[in-house]
Amino acid sequence: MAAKTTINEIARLAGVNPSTVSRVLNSATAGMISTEQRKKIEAICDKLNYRPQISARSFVTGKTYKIGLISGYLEIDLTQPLFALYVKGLCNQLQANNYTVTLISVNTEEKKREDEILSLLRSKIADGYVLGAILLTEKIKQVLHQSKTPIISLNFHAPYDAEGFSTVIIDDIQAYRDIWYRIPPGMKIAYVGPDSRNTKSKLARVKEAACLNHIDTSSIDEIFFPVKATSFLAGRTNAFEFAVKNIKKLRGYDLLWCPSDFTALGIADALKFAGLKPGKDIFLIGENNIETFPGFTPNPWLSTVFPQLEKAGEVTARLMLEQIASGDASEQRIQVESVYIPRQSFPKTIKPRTKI
Amino acid sequence: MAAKTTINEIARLAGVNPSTVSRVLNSATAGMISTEQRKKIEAICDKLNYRPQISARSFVTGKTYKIGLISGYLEIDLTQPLFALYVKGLCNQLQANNYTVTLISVNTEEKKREDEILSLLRSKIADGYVLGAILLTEKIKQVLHQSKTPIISLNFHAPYDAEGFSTVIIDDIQAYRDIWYRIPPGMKIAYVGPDSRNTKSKLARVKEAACLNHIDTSSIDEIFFPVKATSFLAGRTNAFEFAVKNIKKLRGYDLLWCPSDFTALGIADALKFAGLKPGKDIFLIGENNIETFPGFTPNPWLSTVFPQLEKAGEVTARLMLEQIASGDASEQRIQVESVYIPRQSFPKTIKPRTKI
DNA sequence: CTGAAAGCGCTTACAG
DNA sequence: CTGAAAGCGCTTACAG
Repeated sequence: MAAKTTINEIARLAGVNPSTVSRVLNSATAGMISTEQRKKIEAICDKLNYRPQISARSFVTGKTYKIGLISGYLEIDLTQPLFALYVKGLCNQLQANNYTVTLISVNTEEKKREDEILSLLRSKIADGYVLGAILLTEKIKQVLHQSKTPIISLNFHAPYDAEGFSTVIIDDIQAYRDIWYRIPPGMKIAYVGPDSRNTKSKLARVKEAACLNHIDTSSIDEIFFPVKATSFLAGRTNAFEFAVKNIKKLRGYDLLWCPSDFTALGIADALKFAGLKPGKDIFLIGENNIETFPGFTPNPWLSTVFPQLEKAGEVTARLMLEQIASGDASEQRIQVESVYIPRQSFPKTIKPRTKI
Repeated sequence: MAAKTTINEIARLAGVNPSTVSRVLNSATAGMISTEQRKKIEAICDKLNYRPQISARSFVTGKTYKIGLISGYLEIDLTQPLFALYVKGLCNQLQANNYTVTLISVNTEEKKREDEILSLLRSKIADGYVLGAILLTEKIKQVLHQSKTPIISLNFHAPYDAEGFSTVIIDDIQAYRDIWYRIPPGMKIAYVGPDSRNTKSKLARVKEAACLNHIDTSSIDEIFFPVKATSFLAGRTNAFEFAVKNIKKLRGYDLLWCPSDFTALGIADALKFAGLKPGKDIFLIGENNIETFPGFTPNPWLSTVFPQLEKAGEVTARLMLEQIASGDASEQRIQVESVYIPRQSFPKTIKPRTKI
């Protein structure tokens, strides 16, 4: 009991060679060992609560069993509910495979940080890297790109800002097509969102989806409202304030389609204020499925496009582990499809355009 | 160039013993080596872009150079703006000392997870651990407690739910006292917040602060409104809806003091709606300094209590490194004082109760 | 101030 | 199916 439990100690107690214990402990080699021996060894390990020390294992295999999550602005990235879900999926899937996520913060003092990152990369701090928001300097991107380790970036929209890296892409086209199928012809529609690159990129995809469905979108109106604050934390209030001032314009539509749930909810707040019944007098569609985020509301109401971020995290983990195992870090793209979730704000009972 | 750059390679090129190179590379031992030798070796390391491999270093020193951040619900913890700032401070301070943060998720399937965590602990996945929200099972807490590694938990409020662990405590008493000094006598005050344990615990401290200032608080009214959604994401809307319905009651006060900025901002929204001028007709105080969170607003307006979470992260990192270095993981408590930031919602120009 | 050597706890060809 | 042995790339007493 006094001696530190090591593989040698286990081997001694089991009366076998350390290599036999090692083989039992690794799933890839466990099959080599006879069931009898294996049982005996496992029993001893369990009794002594023995787990192989990862730093020793790391050292000898040359793997760190870590994936680095590189972020330019941790406090921004992490607070995004969608990104947090992604991290959760990533973590869980990795942990199930004896890997963990290491946070790497790259924020202040560009020059200095750059060196730090390069230093971290050279010290082999992780077997692969995941890029959060692409707020990285060109040089870091370049160095990452040149390194032979697998690197995967998360991508929400079509324009690939991370050329040269493998990407997991959140693909909303199918969900948008789904929505289009459910919209009766002749409905007056406005796409309403804050005046931002994100809104426009989503609108472009909404139109692309219509196009794929052979639906004419020339009649869809576009309403972009200016915002001083870009954080999603201010999104609902921004939308509310805009909608209150422009209620006359908005109430002229049958359906208001928004790039985010916060926008849709803010507009719904304003409609209610004006005595209207959103979901009856006027339909709303959002995006992100924020209502099912823990603690948000017990009664989700908003019809929404649900981006499968937790799944995207799991997919990222699997791709990463695969690339590490195979040693092939070549560029790959995987799409994770968003799902349309109809709720009361745009009920299923609306007579659809076509059979679904 | 073909050979992997290792310490032996550097030693060969420098014509010295590997141990000399090792000593140069470690700040603790660098002083042993003559300046001349050191310069020469450093130059060679730089030229070859050599960094010692941490897994080898880990293995030989028995340290992982990692701090585990254990969270029960990653997606909840990480999205809290305050917690994200804490993580940022923690990460940066650790990185400055060649440490990094490893995320450890402990969410689903309690029983199974428990074993996983115990397994991780036994594999020596980190040199110390930070507990996020204390959503851990009793057994895990117990095992953590028994392990000899340093463990630090973050604590926002007085009731110490993590007995037995070192704690970094966010202490708001000074900020509350500061506020009390600035409140003229005779002001009609209500403390308004969602009906929650958090609100009540903060109110208790607000009263404690008054007491320390020898101010009678029997006249402060308490208004707790029910909420269905507990997430801060719904906080502003919850407060707004409550305030709209109770505007008559609220407008009777000179000052509304709230446990969070979202509550205060929601109330301010409602006051404006009722044609009142918050900050002139009626004063507001919030907490968390959310307005300076990136992208929230270019013009912070709300007087608020600013909890120094980023600093708390740095303090945690330093305490952790100290405990690791000294091998003394005994329980410690460090307070990080919140700061009151007066802004327009409760201007400094109000004639204060006493000289400050 | 520097060198020679042992060793950290595993894994993995290589034999048998 | 199992054992004996080499070795991963560093650090650190121990000498000198």
